[in-house]
Amino acid sequence: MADVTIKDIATALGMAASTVSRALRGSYEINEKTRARVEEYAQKVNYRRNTVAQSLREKRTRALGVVVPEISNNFFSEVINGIEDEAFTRGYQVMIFQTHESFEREKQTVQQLYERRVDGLLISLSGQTTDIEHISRYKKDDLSVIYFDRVPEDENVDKVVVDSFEGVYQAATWMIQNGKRKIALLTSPPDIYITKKRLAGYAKALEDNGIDYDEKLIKYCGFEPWEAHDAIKDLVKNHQPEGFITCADRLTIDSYEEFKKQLTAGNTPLVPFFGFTNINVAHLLDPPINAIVQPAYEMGSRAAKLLIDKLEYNDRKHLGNRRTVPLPVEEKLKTHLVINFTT
Amino acid sequence: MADVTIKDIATALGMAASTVSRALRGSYEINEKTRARVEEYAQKVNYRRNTVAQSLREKRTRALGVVVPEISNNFFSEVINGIEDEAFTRGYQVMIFQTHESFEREKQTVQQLYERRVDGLLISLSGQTTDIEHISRYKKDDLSVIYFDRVPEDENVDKVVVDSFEGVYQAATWMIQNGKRKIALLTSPPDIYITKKRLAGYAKALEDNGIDYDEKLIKYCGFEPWEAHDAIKDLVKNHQPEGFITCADRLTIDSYEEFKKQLTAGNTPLVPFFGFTNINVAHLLDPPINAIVQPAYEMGSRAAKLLIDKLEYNDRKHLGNRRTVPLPVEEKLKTHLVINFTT
DNA sequence: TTGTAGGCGTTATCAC
DNA sequence: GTGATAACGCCTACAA
Repeated sequence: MADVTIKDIATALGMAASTVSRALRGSYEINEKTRARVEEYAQKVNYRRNTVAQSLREKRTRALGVVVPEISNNFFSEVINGIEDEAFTRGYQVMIFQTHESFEREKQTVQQLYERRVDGLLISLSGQTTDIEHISRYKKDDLSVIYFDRVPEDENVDKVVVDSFEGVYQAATWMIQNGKRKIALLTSPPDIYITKKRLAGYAKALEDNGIDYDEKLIKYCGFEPWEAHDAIKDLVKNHQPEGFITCADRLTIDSYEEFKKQLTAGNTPLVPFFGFTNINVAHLLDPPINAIVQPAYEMGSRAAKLLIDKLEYNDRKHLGNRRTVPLPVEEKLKTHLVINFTT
Repeated sequence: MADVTIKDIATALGMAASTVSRALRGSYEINEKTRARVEEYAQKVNYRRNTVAQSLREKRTRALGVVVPEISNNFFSEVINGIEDEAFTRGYQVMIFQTHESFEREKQTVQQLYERRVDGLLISLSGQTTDIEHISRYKKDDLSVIYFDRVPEDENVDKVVVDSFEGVYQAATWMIQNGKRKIALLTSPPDIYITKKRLAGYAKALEDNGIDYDEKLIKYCGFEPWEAHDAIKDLVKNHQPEGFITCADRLTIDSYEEFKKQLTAGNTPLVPFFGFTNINVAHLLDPPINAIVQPAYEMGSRAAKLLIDKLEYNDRKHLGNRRTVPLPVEEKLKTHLVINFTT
């Protein structure tokens, strides 16, 4: 059965398509009676507006693109949850893509999203991405972008991040206050922006407490489980840390797994294990993980809000109600510690 | 900067829009030289095709709608992962929505998806949904639908499910073989289709081993944590089960949490705990959960494949190459047990 | 308050 | 092999 269109309704009711269109969207300049007639008939024949045509005509889709490294990562799925909720309440819809940490796929995806004319883009960069030319090139074509979590260093973009400096600082400080001095840190590859922040937080905590910084206690790991495993093995064997801090969702699980193995084997004493993690069973593990929890849901909803606000600001601007150009925003969300374990 | 259109290119190159269009899509009836010229120029001015216009014209969007109760549920995010991967390799894009277990939101979402003219729909029903008129009404308007996981009983729809009968049967059998006879079962509300399957698997395992079925060991729980908590408390207090089986992702975590509390309090002996769960840390818990693992990723990719195959079959049909009408498909995927714990 | 006309960017059809 | 034209379904000037 073919779709009913506005024209069909117009013909059936003996009026012009424009009248029907106006009636359907509740234009103020329409006779209440006509409106009712149209609405009733539309209902009867099961009319559904065609968003595609509408988008073409209005040059906007009310769709947002979301690009993340991995949907099924706990952290990202929570972020997406936040994005989807905010978008839904503001009348936007969400298209989701994953890069699997591949730069090529990211590039391709962003282009597709642009071709689909999404109104805006929310993106967390792939592990391979080092510059953002493939994204910012669309800026001039009116594609608004908000970066979150894995953001570029660039100062001229809008971003929502977690205060990793503070998160690591707090965890390290907690360790020190509990008498630990040899604290191992497992983090992302050294050239990434966020890694620097984390290292800085760690270093500052040591410094504030007069503890020497020991390079050997720092391990840089990529996304492969064996990297975390090897790091833990080496730390346990050669340095016997009095505590561990891990700085990313996957990394935390992979490291903890090996830590537990070493613990069971009697190779390491039972020491506190801190991890950036959003799994909801940290307290059920044995030993429990002390979690540095990132406000994932909030990160998503804030980013979406930022984006939609920007879009609607642009609309207003377009209508001539131009104000000062908004400066690039960097929202920094606080982590919080969840202490499930004390020695 | 305004978008470059096919017309723009045509004007600039002094040819007709139709020629440019053909050249761009590599039509066979175009001069190689013209093609090269067009391509080069398009590249130069950074032309991107407008998918919206294309969709309107071609009456198809190459987009799929996905509706799940909760994105951030581990199981569903894995399913989505599978869907997205399959869709991506076949050239489709994915719009994702969540119902938060609300029927109203499900209805509204499906309508929006229809209005957006997605080519097909993949859906796992909300907890409140009892009939599917709000979905199947679009069937006649050419919206293909595949149900997965939480599917309707209806025999005339395509669906991909997990073999819950078999999953529960295996878990219960394992228990019995390990000498347990009083096995508690925590499952979804009794009127749901899938609940019946699960109960049947449980009952069959008992029957095959000559054990009496005891109604009191069965608990029906909704989505609220306290329901699981209360169920466990009651079971422990009044029946002292020799083992537990829980039948849904959330339910497993909530139940386990209370089970562990009761265990620590010394109210229950250490007994095997089986759960339908896709968390990747089941083996790290203490005591470990024995997992009935659902092939979530595969469920997603199978469902997406089914849908896209159907769409492309429809296309062929449309071209006159009609064959026999395909019958409704029910794909049943096997669970597998992961034994992390034995008494 | 309603109708007419034109266009959003693309592609299919029919000419040349 | 290429060009002109119409149409996909909708919306917004502008006219009546």
